[in-house]
Amino acid sequence: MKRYNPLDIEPKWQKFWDENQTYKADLDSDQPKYFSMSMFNYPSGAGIHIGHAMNYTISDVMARFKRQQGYESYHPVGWDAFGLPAENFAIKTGVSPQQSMKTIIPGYHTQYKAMGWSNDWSKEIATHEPEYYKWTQWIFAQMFKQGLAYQDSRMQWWCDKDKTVLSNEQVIDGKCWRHDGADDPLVEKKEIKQWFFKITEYADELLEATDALDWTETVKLAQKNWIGKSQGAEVDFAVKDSAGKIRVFTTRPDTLYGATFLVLAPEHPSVAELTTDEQRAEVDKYVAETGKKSELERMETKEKTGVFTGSYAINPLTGAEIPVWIADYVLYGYGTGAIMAVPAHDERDREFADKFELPAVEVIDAEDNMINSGEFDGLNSSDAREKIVAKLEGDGIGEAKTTFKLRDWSVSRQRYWGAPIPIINCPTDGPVLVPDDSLPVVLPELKDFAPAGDGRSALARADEWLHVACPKCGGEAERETDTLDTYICSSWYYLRYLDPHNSELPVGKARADKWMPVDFYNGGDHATAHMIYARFVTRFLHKIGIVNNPEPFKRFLFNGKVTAANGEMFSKSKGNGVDPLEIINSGYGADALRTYLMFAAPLDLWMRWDEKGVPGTYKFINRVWNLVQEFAEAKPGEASDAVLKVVHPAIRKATADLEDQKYNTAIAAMMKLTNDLYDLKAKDAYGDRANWQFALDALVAMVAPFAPHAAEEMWHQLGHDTTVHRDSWPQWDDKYLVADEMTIVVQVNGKLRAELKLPQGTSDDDVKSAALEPENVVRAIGDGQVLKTIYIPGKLVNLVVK
RNA sequence: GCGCCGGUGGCGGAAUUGGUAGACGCGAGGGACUUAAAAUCCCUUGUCCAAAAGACGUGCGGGUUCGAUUCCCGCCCAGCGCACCA
Repeated sequence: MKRYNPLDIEPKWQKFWDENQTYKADLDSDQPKYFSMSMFNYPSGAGIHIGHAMNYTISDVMARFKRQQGYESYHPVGWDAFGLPAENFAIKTGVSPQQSMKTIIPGYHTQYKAMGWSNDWSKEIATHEPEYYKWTQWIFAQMFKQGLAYQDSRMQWWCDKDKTVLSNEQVIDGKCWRHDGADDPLVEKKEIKQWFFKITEYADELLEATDALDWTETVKLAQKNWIGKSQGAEVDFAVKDSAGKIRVFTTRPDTLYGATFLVLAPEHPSVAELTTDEQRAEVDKYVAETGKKSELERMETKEKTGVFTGSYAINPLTGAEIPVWIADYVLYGYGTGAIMAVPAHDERDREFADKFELPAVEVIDAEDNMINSGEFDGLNSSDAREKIVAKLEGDGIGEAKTTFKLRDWSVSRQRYWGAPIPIINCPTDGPVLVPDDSLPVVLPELKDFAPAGDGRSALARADEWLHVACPKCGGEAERETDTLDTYICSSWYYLRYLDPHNSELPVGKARADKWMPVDFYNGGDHATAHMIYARFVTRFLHKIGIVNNPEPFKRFLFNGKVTAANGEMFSKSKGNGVDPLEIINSGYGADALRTYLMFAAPLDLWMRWDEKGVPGTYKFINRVWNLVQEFAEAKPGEASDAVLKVVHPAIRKATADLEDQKYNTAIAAMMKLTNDLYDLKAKDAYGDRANWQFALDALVAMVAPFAPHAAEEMWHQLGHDTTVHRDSWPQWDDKYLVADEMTIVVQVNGKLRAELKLPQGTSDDDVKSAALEPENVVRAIGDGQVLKTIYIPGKLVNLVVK
């Protein structure tokens, strides 16, 4: 009998797959398609660790399962964001790295260079780099041509460690997404001229399409919150004794009669003009103080602060003179940076009014009807909302307005790496796009990658690269020294897998239409940033006719992370990482590791690393292995279908669970089947060859997505000469799902008293009378009377006794 | 503060529409094989009780129901997300 030794088997099949490309999908096949992907970017500086294993394995299991079900299933494997190659790990785990992965993720090679890394694979990436740049720059150029890429000077988040600006989405808890450790500094705000993508133009459609996505509610909600749509109105308030006016945004125009003061953000440009001489000292002091406060401090301050400007505005409906204040609870970046305060109906305004003793007027009663609102009294507040806006519009002092929290996407970075922005700045023509046929703009070779120090990247020092002729006028001009946010690359990379050698477009239409959207996408983070950017870019590519479907990911799973045994995050500094290759090589093999990762917990739960887990799943694979070995040596015996009665229910359970992505219970069903087969072989010693063959084929095929190497080996041992990984998913037959006997539980007043074994098909009346017989039931009934008998067919009888 | 999700043995976790709570695995205990150990195989394993019988048991307190881990109300705790967005 051959012993199970993964270190023997796994290299054999790795080699086979690598050489024969068994898993390379036929991208032009007519079979039904299944496209699964893992997010390439697992957030950790610790290099390849168990978290990557988890990510890769989830999509790979799904892809293998679908392939066994007869789909043309594709699961390309990328590079992780920190540049470590998936290849080594992927081959070890039986995930086949595809040729196409070498054509994605612009800019990382230069990142490695900047970090002083260099090895064979980074050199290999370098040979593909121009192509990486080309398509990212091409997308920028299309955006520019459509007016969706523009330059603006505004306050930006700034990471002092990277010397670069960041987008809103890249600021996490006040820190840079790349530097969010305890010792890292908070981000600051700086006014810098930047390139933006006008994602706000897509805000509405992104929001509207969110509900229809087959994603978890949490992620959908996070996206909706991030987009943050508010419908309301903008209203002009005249300033007393002045020609000026103040425009405010409100979602509650119905409360306009209750607006008893105005509040402006301290940064509001009208503040200086509104401030009276008496108040000037106090206002200047307040503005200076708020300016010094970090954005985070400002957000965390609970107590309301503010000062009076000395000016009064006129409530356009009541004509009342109301004071104009400034306060930092009003944000300059949202709405108009000014609000009308309605203390009676807004908690924040009430707090402010209470503190500074400002008046409040109730304008809506408990029944939601208007009061103290002149001609609108008695109306329902939502009707009043419309009527008041209509009146303001008629008077030319207001209009209905929709506002979003989502800001335009800041895409410039002052880094050496990343795709250069394909723009030439000409003194005469301004920013001019590099013509498509001159793409890509590649990065120059540099020795020193440190930022230029003047707010520009190291590229500002690359004189030869920098100075070029303007494509329009031919005059002297300079290249843009900013590079593109690498999130742009990750917003379209999934498309490139489908058509890696296309030199006309990022992806050919036929391929994209055939495969997109990605059926199943999983990753460990980025509920907002990456997932919003990817949706935006895909919608844009849809609009310009590159892809049919506006959404990139049909199904998205935000899987839990793996933490150290004590619940801490794995980190380089703590040195608590778990190296999957070490576990594999220590003798357990990749199959046991994969199986454990999928078995330990449901995918969306966080999982603590348990070093006893892999030995457990190793044991399971070993038990399956032993069944197959013993079967080969066993002698034929009597016919019996006992084995079918355990295998068919198991197939049904495992299939259903896999369809639902409940891998842990699917594996539990396979383990249970294995235990049942052990019991049966003790009784009939593999007697019925045909039925045992079916059972073991089914078991091995079901185990195959999780333990691909061992399964392939066993599949061949069972006499097959095809691969288990294609068209091998077992079918169950309903006729074996029903047991000969049914087990009926007998309860008395809801308490379990006995269990009956009755032949299948026993009549209801017979079950009910049988339920009265067991000794324990008789005892429990005692002197009582059976008032009612409840029978749930095939399950239980409950006797109601008094 | 608001929103979402959750709280089940020593541990990770199972339980269609309310219907045998604890599947499966780990750990633990016992046994077989072995000179011995490892590996392997078998048995036991929610708590109380010597055992049977029984009682108790899904964060806490109520409720609905023949029957509640599941539904309703009120708490407590933990996690995640958002966090002055007018």
